[in-house]
Amino acid sequence: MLAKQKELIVQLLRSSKLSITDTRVKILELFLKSNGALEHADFEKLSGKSFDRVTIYRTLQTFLDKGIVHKIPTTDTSVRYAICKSDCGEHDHHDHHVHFRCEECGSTRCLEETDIPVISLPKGYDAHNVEVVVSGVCKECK
Amino acid sequence: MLAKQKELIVQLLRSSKLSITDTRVKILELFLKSNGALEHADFEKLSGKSFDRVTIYRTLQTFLDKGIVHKIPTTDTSVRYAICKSDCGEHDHHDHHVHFRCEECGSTRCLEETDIPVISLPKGYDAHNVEVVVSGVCKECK
DNA sequence: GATGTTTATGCAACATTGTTGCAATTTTAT
DNA sequence: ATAAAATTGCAACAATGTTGCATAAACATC
Repeated sequence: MLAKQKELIVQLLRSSKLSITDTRVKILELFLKSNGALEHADFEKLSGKSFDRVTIYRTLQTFLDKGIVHKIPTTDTSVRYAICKSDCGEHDHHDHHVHFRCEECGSTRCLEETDIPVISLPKGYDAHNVEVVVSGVCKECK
Repeated sequence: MLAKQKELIVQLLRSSKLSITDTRVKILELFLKSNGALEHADFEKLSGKSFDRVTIYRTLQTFLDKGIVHKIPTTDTSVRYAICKSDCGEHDHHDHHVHFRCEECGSTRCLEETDIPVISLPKGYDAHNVEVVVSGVCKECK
């Protein structure tokens, strides 16, 4: 791993008041390496099974709590996580961007440059958060 | 069950070329009774455990294949199904409406009257389907 | 650096959810 | 009423997620 990247990861953990551990560094490294969303099984594969399953679950939950990653909705039982690029904190997490799932390669990524549109709901509904997942074919698979 | 409703369900199954069985009728009845989305566990509870788990899985998959129900994306491991009110067939299923998840009562429902907005993606991406899930507080919980 | 305290990890055991093969039953068509 | 086709229930298995607790690692302080 590049020293530069390692420094970035350490800063990220410090700013969330988390201690620096091998598991957390490795998982963040995997997030930065992949430009898409990851699910639990990916971490077991990509990390070479060097970490316990339970540790991975707990690490992801911690990152969620701290606003370091966010979940992406899916229509199956998998839970997908993506790293938050910006504007997310421990107490105010919002995805202001669209998620895209490619039907060809199966990857899911955040389209940071594509804003969530305003949805006008029927009378009586209060919206707190809006999730948009677009599926189709990505740039690379065309 | 009302004879009228039963007749409706039988028609629905017939038009999808499915045979009329107790499980299928019961599950459709539960869909019509609830005005929100249901997940697998709900069927086990609501049906009074009268059906085998496997049968429920297979029935839901059959309904999906036939376009009778659709899935709603979630950020956890649950898989939520809602009955299609309109314009869905076996080979062209589209949700043209927004889904709403209430943070208070936990129910998920289809907002048939709220259209999915047009999302303009970055160059190179082809969109086939757009899912929108809004979370917040519903009419009943305010 | 060494030391004690706090925090994170790994293991075991368990709970939940989903899948597959096959025999028995039910539905449908004749 | 009967035969063929489809569905169901059971058993066994696979995958995924959770909890308690002892061990190990990280951190703050000296």
